[in-house]
Amino acid sequence: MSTVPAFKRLPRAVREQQMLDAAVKVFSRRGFHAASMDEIAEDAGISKPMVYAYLGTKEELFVACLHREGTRMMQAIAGAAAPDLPADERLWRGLKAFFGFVGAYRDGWAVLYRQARGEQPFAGELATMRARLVEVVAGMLDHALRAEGREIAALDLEVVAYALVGATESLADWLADHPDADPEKTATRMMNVAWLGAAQLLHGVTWHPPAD
Amino acid sequence: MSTVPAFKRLPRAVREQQMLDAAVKVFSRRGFHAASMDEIAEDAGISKPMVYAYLGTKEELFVACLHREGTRMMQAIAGAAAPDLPADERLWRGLKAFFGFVGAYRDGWAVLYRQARGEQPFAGELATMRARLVEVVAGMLDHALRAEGREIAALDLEVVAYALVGATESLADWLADHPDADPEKTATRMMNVAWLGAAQLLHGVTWHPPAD
DNA sequence: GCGTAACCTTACGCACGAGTAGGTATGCTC
DNA sequence: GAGCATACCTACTCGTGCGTAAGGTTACGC
Repeated sequence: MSTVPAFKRLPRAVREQQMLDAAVKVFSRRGFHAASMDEIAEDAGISKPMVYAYLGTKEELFVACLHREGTRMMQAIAGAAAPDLPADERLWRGLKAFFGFVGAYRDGWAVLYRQARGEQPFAGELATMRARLVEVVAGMLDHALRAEGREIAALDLEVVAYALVGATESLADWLADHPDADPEKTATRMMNVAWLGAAQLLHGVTWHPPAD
Repeated sequence: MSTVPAFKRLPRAVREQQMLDAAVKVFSRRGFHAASMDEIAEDAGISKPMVYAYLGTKEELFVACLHREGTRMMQAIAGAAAPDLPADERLWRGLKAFFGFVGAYRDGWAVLYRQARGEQPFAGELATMRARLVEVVAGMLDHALRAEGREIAALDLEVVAYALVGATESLADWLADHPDADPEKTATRMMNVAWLGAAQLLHGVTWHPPAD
């Protein structure tokens, strides 16, 4: 009996995206564990076995979410920061793109990111992404340094980059929690903290602990 | 039949601490959800109902852990940074205490902190703690600013403080993942990033976005 | 030396949610 | 319009782990 099928049959690729959308939404609202596959399926307007058929287990589904959102973010940043610009310009554009992304996908990114930090199975996944970011930032600093004829130990550089990335993530959290805040303004603030400090370091100014 | 009671009966206060120790350990190793009350009880050398009798449900237990560790940390920091010192000295001592704490309680703090970020029921708890830290840092900056006859909008100050706290947490994570790293050296690195940038801001140097 | 209160146990109920078995409908190809 | 692949469903199984009921044992007051 075909009393108008309530909703159309859709090709796999489309349904997969719908499922991912729903998954991101539910995971971000509930957290990984509290989210149920049933709720995700319902939110996607589909039944549970379909989710398993297309995206696999809950963990695999979460990883798929991470990948999609992560790739989107990386592309947004990479597309903005051309490698032949001066360091401060690159940093500025990268930050602008980053905060723009977070502002646009508040739900998606910020909370997935927050989720992934805590859960062991995904921490590695996330660490890889962050490592790439740290590497980019460290490379930027190193490049700028060499241009000035200076050099810092690689480890120090990495730690500085790590701190900058951490500060940025922290402001991203702040941005995600303040829906009325302006992404670009946040990027400017970050520049003020990050670049002014980094610029000092690049010019050879350093701080030393007092003898006590 | 009293064939030597395997382990002594202990007063409540002692057992509670043992339980909290075990809970911190297990939560940090497994994560909140993956941790089971059975394992915590076993690790504490006690049976499960005792845990329920003394510390309540799993959530309440976790909150108790957060409180204990959080209080310890706050005390460590507060004890180090006397309010009548100059800003950079306070910042330095605060950071030293903070990283020292993280270094000493790697298990306890770092992972509890990482856990709490993700899980909704505790995010608020954590946010309160961080808010206190941000407030302290912001107050420090504000104090230093007034001493120089300057002023920045409160919101800007808060955001800067937020970024600094974020960078610090990020390095704390790094420290927790590098057991051979030296807490004090990490604190010095943080000082280099944070203070050099902040000092610039305090002296009225700011960065402005290029017109594009 | 006996009650009573606090400490501690074993052994279970029960809900929740991941994952699946097995079956139905729809469109596409020849 | 038969056959076949693909989209899709309802309705289950079953493990896991939180929280508890009911009862044993040790210390301590009187």
